[in-house]
Amino acid sequence: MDFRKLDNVSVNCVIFGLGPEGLYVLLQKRTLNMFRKEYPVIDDWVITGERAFTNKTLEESANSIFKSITNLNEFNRVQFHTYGNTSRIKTDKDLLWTKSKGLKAQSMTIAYYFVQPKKNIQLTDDDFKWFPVKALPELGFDHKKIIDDAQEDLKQKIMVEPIIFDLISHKFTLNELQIAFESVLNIEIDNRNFRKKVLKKIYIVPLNETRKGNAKKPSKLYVFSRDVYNKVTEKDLIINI
Amino acid sequence: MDFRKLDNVSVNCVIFGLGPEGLYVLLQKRTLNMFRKEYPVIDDWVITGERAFTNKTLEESANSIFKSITNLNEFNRVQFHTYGNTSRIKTDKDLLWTKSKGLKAQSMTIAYYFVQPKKNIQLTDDDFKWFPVKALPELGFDHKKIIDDAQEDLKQKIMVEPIIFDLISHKFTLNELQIAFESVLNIEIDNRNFRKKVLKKIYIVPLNETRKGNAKKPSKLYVFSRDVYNKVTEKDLIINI
DNA sequence: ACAAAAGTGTTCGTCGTACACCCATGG
DNA sequence: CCATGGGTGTACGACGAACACTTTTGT
Repeated sequence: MDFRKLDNVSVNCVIFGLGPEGLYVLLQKRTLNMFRKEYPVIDDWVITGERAFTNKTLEESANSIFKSITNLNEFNRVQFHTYGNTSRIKTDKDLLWTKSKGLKAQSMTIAYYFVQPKKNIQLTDDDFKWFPVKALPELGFDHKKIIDDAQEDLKQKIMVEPIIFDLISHKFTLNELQIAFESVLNIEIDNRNFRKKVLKKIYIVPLNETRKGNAKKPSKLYVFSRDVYNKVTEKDLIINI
Repeated sequence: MDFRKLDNVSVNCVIFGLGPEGLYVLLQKRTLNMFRKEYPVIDDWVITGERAFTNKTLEESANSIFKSITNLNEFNRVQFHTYGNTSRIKTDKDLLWTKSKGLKAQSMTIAYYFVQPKKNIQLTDDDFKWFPVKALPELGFDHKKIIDDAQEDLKQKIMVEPIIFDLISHKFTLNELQIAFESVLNIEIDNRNFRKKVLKKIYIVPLNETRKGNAKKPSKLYVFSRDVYNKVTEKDLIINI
């Protein structure tokens, strides 16, 4: 077995988390102090990644990045693009960083994204932080573009594949489902029409259970049945928003 | 500048061509004669590929593969997946081939597809041949899966992005457009309803021109206006089939 | 009793669908 | 004049969009 890392090839993961306030991305701090701690030469954020190994599949690399950060064992992983520009490293900062790590200027990265409810991830490490997708900090390399691309891909897939259910709790209320769509698509949806459309979908099954909120009318809970969904032959939109 | 090839990393291209009889894939013959010409040890087909270079973008690699085969200079290129399984090479044949070429067992390929009217490509080399997607020959490596994946991706994108117009002539009749959709999606479409829907789209512009067919009523020609399409802000389906 | 979020129905217009015949041309 | 593919219209039902008030609970 060959344990060599593949030069010039890395795997990167965009980690999305959905909270009641919208969609977030998990980023890792990148700092480089050449002189004194108070004056970092580089102090920005990146998405997480690692170099690809010849004895690991790309999916295994992506999974292990995700697991090591989140400690989660169930997740939905989507490969959405591979970046291979010769000049992906453009700024002095990025060159400096690359040299300081003894890396070759990377020429290629296979990019994945992961989605889940933001609250499922307990951050223990100060190097990681959630940022709203609408207010990203300064990012290294071409990671801004990678995150944008991931979001675009998510928007497309969410209409056609049952990814939305990975962004919310297993048991969810219809309003939570609506807010999930609104957050990802960045639109507003009429609540009455949305409910009617959702209830037509046989793979969204009501439970005899309610969630008692904080001093409010309790809300009915639903689950997504992947079994039923897989048996639906004529694939339509997930919800016809 | 670094001219080294990237070990273990290649770029592969699925080339689709649309003819009146349906969708085709262009394949390259793979033969290996260890003893006598009449008894090839390997005699099957593959999609075209080359190893990635560190001084070339992936897109440049894909383009040069496509251009060298087809001599075309205008085309639509779609990156759809990157395959990185450690065990992509499974059969004795594939191992034998890899060794005979002095290659390492490849671990990764970035896959693209190209679409255009089949008649635009004049084949000069006997090593290349068109096969209907519904009747593929024996294929090397995991190229069957790659072609299947490409077709799936094409089916999805064709509803949402204006790729269909790259599969047909610049000036086209509505019936040609309909047949293009039918071939790619593998469905039948009602002609009258299809026309009504197409004519609603402002980016499909009628010409004051007809094509005189072979002893038939001449048919009106249309073009796709990418300019108009790009100005349409509320993106809908290309045609609401 | 009130604050807060959950939940509910109707009307109208548009769009999708099903369906069968006439038209223009070249030979 | 006929064979061939090009081109057209209507009726019906389903679905999407717009829109405001009642219900249930905890405090």
